Amino acid sequence: MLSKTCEYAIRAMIYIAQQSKNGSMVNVKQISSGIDSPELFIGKILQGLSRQGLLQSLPGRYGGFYISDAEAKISLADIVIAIDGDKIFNGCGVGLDYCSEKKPCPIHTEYKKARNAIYKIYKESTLAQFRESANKGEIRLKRV
Amino acid sequence: MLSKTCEYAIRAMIYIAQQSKNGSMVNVKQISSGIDSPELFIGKILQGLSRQGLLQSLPGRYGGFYISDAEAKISLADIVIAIDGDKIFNGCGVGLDYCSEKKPCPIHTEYKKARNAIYKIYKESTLAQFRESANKGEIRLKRV
DNA sequence: TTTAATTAAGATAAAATTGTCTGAATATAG
DNA sequence: CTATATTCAGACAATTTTATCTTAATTAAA
Repeated sequence: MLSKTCEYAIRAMIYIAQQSKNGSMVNVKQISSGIDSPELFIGKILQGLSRQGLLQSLPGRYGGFYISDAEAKISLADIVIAIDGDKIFNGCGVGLDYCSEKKPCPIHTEYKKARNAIYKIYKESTLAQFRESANKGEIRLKRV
Repeated sequence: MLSKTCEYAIRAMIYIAQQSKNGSMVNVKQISSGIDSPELFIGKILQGLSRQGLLQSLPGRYGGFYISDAEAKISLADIVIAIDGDKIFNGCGVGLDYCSEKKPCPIHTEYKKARNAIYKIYKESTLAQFRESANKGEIRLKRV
């Protein structure tokens, strides 16, 4: 399960990807209202992602955040790893940190398959997909 | 991802299931050393599970915990739900609490499939399986 | 019945996560 | 150049999770 921080991050990134399609800025106020989440906290999260190069930011009046076509190649998995690390995609199903092929936990083999499927889903979902106008009506990032 | 509490719980339950095969008691000291985890915390966790009827306990000298053949039918999924609730098996992949068939999040459909696979793995792993002597050598509940 | 070792329960403490505040730096319009 | 609105950064605060402490109740052996 993703951390709350990570869930916010994913939703914010999707929102920004949609709103900044033509290079226009989106500010924290818009984002936090667009995904219904705490403004200052979202700000902090995006600062971190920006430092890691997952999106662009511009300080100053009329500044904000945006996602370029290059960054639209970023997948949800990239965001998850940037925030929560890769434990969710590689970790053991019962929390044994040394669990491996050589020293498998009781559910190792089956769990690994399922975990890989989860990874695939996040990995194959890119921000670019969310820019497609075809999707727009279907995507809900907050309660309506 | 499971909470740390839940991971401890699963490992403790597996350990107890193995050790109390013939109805003998296992105490908290043995369990905590058997799965390499904090003794007092494991005690607390097992108290809760015992209240919920997932295992038996006996206070007093020579007391401890044990798992009967009836309780050996319990699955890892039951333990997860008892500790962390069912959010991990039913929750949305990007944390939208209203996400549903009617109002799906962007990765709803695929994520649901993978999530169900995870559930199946936990659901089909019963404590009884861990009592089988055939498994014994293969199962590692702590670093060796 | 006494004693010792255990679980039970509630309070407390520590650590991690989530969220907010404040002031500085920055950028743009006028 | 000035005024204004924004991100940036670090400190701070609140909440949740994880872990411990203390005392009581319980059990069985001797």
